[in-house]
This record gives sequence, structure tokens and C-alpha cells, in this order.
Amino acid sequence: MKMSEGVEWALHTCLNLSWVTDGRAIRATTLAAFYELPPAYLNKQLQALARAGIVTSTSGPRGGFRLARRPEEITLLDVVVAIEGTEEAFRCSEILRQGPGGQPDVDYRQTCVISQAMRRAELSWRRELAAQSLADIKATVEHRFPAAPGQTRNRFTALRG
Amino acid sequence: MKMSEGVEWALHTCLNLSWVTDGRAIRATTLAAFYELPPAYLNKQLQALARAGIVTSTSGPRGGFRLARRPEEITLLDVVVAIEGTEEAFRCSEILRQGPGGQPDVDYRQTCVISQAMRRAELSWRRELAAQSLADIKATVEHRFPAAPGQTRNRFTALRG
DNA sequence: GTAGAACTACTCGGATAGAGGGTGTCCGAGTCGGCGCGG
DNA sequence: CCGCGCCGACTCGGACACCCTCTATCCGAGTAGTTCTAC
Repeated sequence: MKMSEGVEWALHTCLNLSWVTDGRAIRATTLAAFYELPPAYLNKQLQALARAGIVTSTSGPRGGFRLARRPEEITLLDVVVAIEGTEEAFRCSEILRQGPGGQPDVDYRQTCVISQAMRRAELSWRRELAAQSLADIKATVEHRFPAAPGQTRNRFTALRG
Repeated sequence: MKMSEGVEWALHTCLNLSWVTDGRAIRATTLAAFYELPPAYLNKQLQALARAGIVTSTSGPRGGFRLARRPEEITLLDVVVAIEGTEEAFRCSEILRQGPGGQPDVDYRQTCVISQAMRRAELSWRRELAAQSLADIKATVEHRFPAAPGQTRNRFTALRG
């Protein structure tokens, strides 16, 4: 059970975008050069973020990506779901139906105790992710590393050429 | 990010094994026939459980698997880790090192705020899994479906021939 | 000088190959139970 | 009748193919800026 590496990229990229104060868009190539990531592949992840309504994309010259909403309204869960999909990690395949006393018309996703326990754990995970917004991350980083926003903006302008 | 299907099989199998009151071992073929699972592949999962010390295996005639400890001392996390491995889903690849102001000698797994947030969520998931023991599941099932243990034992003896 | 239109270069977007891990299967090593033989 | 040794079959254990998802890449569609021309 491993998470796509794109989640990490997407989270860091969203954080970087949150420091772009003026309304300009940042293109995928620039965002990728930030961490020496493969540009085309990061672009793919950004497309997923755009489909999820987390960023907006603009084509053509001076185009690129920018956050679609305020950082307060973007949770970590939003980003994870945008990249990984909405499906949960533990998928109950209802094997109880094949066991003794298995009923064809029972929804074992609801009645199976093991499925419930696994879902409860995963719900706890999701709740924790939903409780953290991009603004929280941003504030923590700015508190611990006050130079980060400025460095990020400088790098963006330097890479623009 | 999807969990191996073997986790579901392992959990149900451990639960079934918990209903074997006498000390006899159940072979993989019988355990697989219980839910019409591929026997050889379930055997592979049972090997993982054996390596993790959750079940003990016996070779030869009348051999098979039995629980290595009491159900109270087997948590859901134990089973999940035995099948999925100890590595966490979100693996911080420390991409901050490539960014502006990246230090070669800093452990970004510890300092990166995003990594911390993701780890916190995953810890919550693990904690929830560790809080549920196989005995808890067993008790809940026996309370809701009192016929389950008897059915399971009957099926085991029926499949033994 | 200004407005319009065409052109050009730039950026995203989806369609297209390659690699790694999960899925599934098979056969061999080791072991336990049973059977036969001898005392 | 009882004990011992051999034999045989049975079960786990690890080594071997297959497939799907993640990773990575490329080229085309669409767009905004620019430039040129005509009024």
C-alpha cells in the first residue's frame, strides 16, 4: 500500500502557489524546476488538481496554474483525493458471501464487522487530513522558516525568464 | 493507493482460526475453500502471517496453521503490517532538498511540515487499527451473529475430509 | 495615430510507451502418521 | 502383545510467470500576445 508520489509533489506545489500573492499564473515547467521534477509528469498531476477544482489552468503565453480558492478552503484531504482518487484503500470484496450462511442480497460492506473496523480506521485518517488546511501548513511554515515565502517568490521570478 | 487484497483474506482467516477451540491445525486448502479463494495464494499470505508470528505453521499430515497467540494479543495493525509491510503509505522523498535553501545534511522527513502532517494522519490510522484486537472483532461478531462460530467449526470439519 | 485581423509562439491536455509491485501458480524440501516386522 | 524402523503421503515454503497500476514522455489543440496593414 503505497501512495502515489504525485501527492507529495502536489502538496508542495500548492503550498508554493499559495505564496504567489499577485494573480499571475505559474506554468508547469517552472513549478517542476523548483524541485527538479519531470515537468510533463508534474503537469499531469496539475491536471488532476485542475479537474478537482483546486487550481485553475490558463493556456497560451503567460499561462499556467494558480490556486482556485483561498488556502483556508483547501484541505490536505482535497489534494490527496484529487491525486489518489476517492476510492478507499481497503476495499471490502464481500468474501463473506461465499462463506457458510452467505446471503446473496446482503450488503456485506455494511454488515461485515471487519469491513467496519477497517473503514473506521480509514475514516480517522481522512478526518485528520481534512482537519488540516493548506493555510495551516502555510502558517506553520512561515512561522518556522520566515524566509521561505520570499525565497519561493524569488525563485519563481528567476525561473520565469 | 490500494491495499493488498490479502489483508482482507488474512483478517477473515485469522477470525476463523480464532474459533478453532481445540488445538488442531487447519491447512491452507481448507481455509481457502471457506471463501473460495485461490489456495496457493492464500498460502502465501499465511506464510507472511507466520513470519510475523501471528500464526504458527505445521508441516506434514494433519498439519496446517493455528493462531500463535490469544486473540486479545493480535491487533488489526499486526495483521495489516504482516501483509502490507511496515513502510508507511506516504513516503517523504525530501524534495525540499532540491528547492531553494535546501541543505544536504538536513533530515527533511523530520522538518518538512507537509511530511509531518501526512505522518500525523497516518499515525491516527495506525492507532485506530492497533486499538482493535481480534478478540474485539470476535466478540462483536459473536454478539451479532451467534451462529457464526458453530457454522465455521462445522464447515471446517466438513472440509477436512 | 488607431483599429482590426492575421500570425506566431507558448501552454495546457490527453493519448501513448516503459517499469515495478501485486496476483496467481507450480513444484520441491521437510515432516508426521501409519504400517509392517521382529522380539 | 508391544516396540521399533521404514515408507509413503501430505503440507508448507519458496521460486517462477502474468497483469495491472504508477511512472514518464511526446505531440497536438487552443489561446493570448504581437505585429503588420489599412484606414
